[in-house]
Amino acid sequence: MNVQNAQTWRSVQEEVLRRIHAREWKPGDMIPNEAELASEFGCARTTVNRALRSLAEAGLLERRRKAGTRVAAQPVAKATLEIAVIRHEVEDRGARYGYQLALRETRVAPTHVSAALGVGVLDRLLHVTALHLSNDAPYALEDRWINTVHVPDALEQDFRSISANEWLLQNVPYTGGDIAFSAKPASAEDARHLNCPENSALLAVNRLTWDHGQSVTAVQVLFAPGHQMRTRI
Amino acid sequence: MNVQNAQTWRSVQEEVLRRIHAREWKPGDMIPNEAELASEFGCARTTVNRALRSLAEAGLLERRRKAGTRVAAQPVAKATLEIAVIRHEVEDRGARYGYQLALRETRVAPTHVSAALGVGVLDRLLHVTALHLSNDAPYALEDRWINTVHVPDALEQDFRSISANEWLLQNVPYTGGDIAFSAKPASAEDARHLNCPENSALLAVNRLTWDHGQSVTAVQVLFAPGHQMRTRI
DNA sequence: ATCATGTTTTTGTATATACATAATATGATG
DNA sequence: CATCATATTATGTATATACAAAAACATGAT
Repeated sequence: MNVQNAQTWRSVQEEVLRRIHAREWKPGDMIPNEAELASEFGCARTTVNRALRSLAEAGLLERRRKAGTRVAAQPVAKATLEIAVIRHEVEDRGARYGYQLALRETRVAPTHVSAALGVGVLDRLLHVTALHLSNDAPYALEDRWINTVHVPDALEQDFRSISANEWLLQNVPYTGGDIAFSAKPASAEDARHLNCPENSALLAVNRLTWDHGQSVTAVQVLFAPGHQMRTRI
Repeated sequence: MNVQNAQTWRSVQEEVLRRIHAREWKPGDMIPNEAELASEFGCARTTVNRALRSLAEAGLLERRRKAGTRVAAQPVAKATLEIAVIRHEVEDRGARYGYQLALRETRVAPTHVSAALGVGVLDRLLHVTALHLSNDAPYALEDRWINTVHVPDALEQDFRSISANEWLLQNVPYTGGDIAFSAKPASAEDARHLNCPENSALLAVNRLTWDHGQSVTAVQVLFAPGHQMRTRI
């Protein structure tokens, strides 16, 4: 019973992490159960539980009732990308934010859009495209469809001074969403807006959000060439 | 004291979520403190704490000691991408995985690589490129540099049957890393390996990992055109 | 051998209690 | 009025205890 002076869940977590990093506990290995660790560390089992649960959420441990806890064999790196309002993204980088509405129309959507939003093919949706600028240079091009059946208030917004991106986040709740990251060649129009050569490789983020089963909006954000989304693990 | 029968932290969380989604508590609003909610729900404060803490971690609530808890004004969507071993990624999609080593050499790295890895410009590093296949079609192209000063064991691996991706994850621990997502046009060589037209838009994931301040590896993974990384929020 | 059933083990969670800590609010003091 | 010390308050965490739930394991019947 090597009594280590570890009485906070963070210090327990640190010690466990140290053992994993030092390969005292190797990937795939079982580790002692909570009760044993608690007595080794001289703390309550609850404290050990807190530490191990947190590491399991981070993907470093795998836990199963009765089976016990093991070090993840393939520590799946979980990269958490924060998808904020574009204006804040720009301002956080210390740049001046600019915004230009490019298009606002109410029309029948392409079938792949109406299908994704789960509305009838003849339903008219609100279509908005806009350019986000950073220090007057094109930063991202937003192409959005809004389900006006579920969000009729959107029809009263002209989206000339506030982006649909920001207005929706502030005014329309959602319970879930789907995000896809991909690369896409710039169309002629994309290129014109983003001021780049046609067929440039653009980072695309497609998002579909819904609220209690009702779709809210489908949006594609195309970032200017060279843009990176970064995160730490 | 509207005693709701909420005795698990999940049911408390659900009710809090419901109020946020129903805009009973709007973005930016303060919500009652833990003690008040506990008495309203008829449960222990610890239980409320567990529920609120979890929502705060998800970015929906902002909590500060003494100041209290408020609904996040700009709920930053946190998209968690799971970066697994590429073989598993392919197999999880129900496809047959294939692997081809394209290059393995020990040489002085380009300066941007040696700088990123924090090694001398004259240090020789292990350079490995390999193609990952899904049902015999090109899936991803891996271009990796390994810091052989910190990971000398890598020199003994030929990486012909096991990818560097997988070998490193299983054998070399790391304490941190940096990930960047971007779009990149296919070079002539990328195009040849991925069997796509030159200048195709490719999704690129650049990773740099380190262990206690020592760099481990720098890798770029280029995915075949059309590839998407998806996640739910 | 196979299946159903019950037992046991380990993690998961709820509770009351106590104290720690951060941050605000308050009040004293120059 | 500004500044600094102090009180207050909400969240954060540690503890013992108790029971719940999942899952592996053992047992026994067919």
